[in-house]
Amino acid sequence: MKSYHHGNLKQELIDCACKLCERDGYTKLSIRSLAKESGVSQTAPYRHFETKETLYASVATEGFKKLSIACHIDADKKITKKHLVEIGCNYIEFGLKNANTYDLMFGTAVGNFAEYPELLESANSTYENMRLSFSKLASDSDEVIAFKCITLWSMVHGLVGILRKVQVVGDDFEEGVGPISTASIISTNLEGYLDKALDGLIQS
Amino acid sequence: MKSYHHGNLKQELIDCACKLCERDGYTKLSIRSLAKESGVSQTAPYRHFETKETLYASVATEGFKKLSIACHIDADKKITKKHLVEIGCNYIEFGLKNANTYDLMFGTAVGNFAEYPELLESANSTYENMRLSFSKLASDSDEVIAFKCITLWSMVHGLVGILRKVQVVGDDFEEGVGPISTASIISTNLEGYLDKALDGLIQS
DNA sequence: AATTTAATGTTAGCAGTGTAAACATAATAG
DNA sequence: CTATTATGTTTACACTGCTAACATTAAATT
Repeated sequence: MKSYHHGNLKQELIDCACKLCERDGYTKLSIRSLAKESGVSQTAPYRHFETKETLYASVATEGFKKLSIACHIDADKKITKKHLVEIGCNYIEFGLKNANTYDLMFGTAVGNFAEYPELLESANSTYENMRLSFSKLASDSDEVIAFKCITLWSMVHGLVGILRKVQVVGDDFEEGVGPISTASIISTNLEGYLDKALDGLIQS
Repeated sequence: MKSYHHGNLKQELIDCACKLCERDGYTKLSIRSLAKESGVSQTAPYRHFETKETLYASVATEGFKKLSIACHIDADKKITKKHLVEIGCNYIEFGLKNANTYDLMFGTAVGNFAEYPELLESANSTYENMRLSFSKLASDSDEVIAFKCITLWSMVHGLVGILRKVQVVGDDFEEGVGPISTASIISTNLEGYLDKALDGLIQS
């Protein structure tokens, strides 16, 4: 005999949503199916999430926390270019391995981060991580650091998107020289690729 | 008295879908509302689009055609670095000004481009455009050209994503040095930004 | 400890969605 | 002129997000 109150519904819903979002993509996720999964009535989730977007925001928040961890560099040590390359690699790896969650984090499913303080916080802290690393790499001004951050972030973010898309664009290009095989070469040697790409960024 | 047959329904649906997708985002688009807009029954669109994804594919196809045009460089003239910068700028401008359509083109709404020959064709031709420009800039091997294409594409694609997202991440950073103001500086001087960023790419 | 209040759950129901099946009409091919 | 095909309509189903009204339990207050 189960109790009327679930006890830990909110967290269970978030966990389940994270799993399903990553497995099937966030568009396939429904509040109702989520409720059923937790053995609770269709509308029970609404006691914990005002709208579906609120649920999305929670999943995205978890995503940014994981991304932060994946890109974290021990702050005590001295930062070198190699560390930045590592951050970039880990970022891209995260984006490719958690593609569906990544879509939720960077897509338009959650319109305005400012409406979800935890999401805003976790997203900003991901940025702050990167900012700190750059600030320890060289004694740049805050402006230059922000500039470098956005540039690196754009690079890795763009690479995640393009590497994913190229694989889907088909293969009517010749073997070995088309975008697909090139993308595959890049993704199997991310470190080398980023190392080269970061040259221009660091000494500017 | 209107005739039973519409006469030009398919094209009208596509046009309308393009407009609504860009105005409200593709998630807000419904086949039913589209049908109503064209003064036709709910299920009439299914005579022209097997599923909603097929409709999405048509809208995305239009998007890639427009993107191709926006990024087109007259092939007769000799290509210089300045042209590449221009391509990049036009690309980013397109992505920012047609953000919702851009989401449809690069998101997961259309899963497999290969299922939609026209979409595949239009997407590939956008790539081919860029490839041609690079091939006329320097006499690189096909591999190097593909490499440069993907790198430039990643850069501009990433910039579109990050510039859009940063504006949404809130403003709890100090004035003038945070990512938001930096993003704003970048987006108001895209040409200068890209010019610098392309240095590393071209002479490698 | 008893009672009030707030938090959390359920049931029923609305309006909207994608899509399939059966049918109606008009354009086209033979 | 007839048969076929393309295109449109009606009806219906299963699903969705979400609201309102009600039930139960936990927490707070007296």
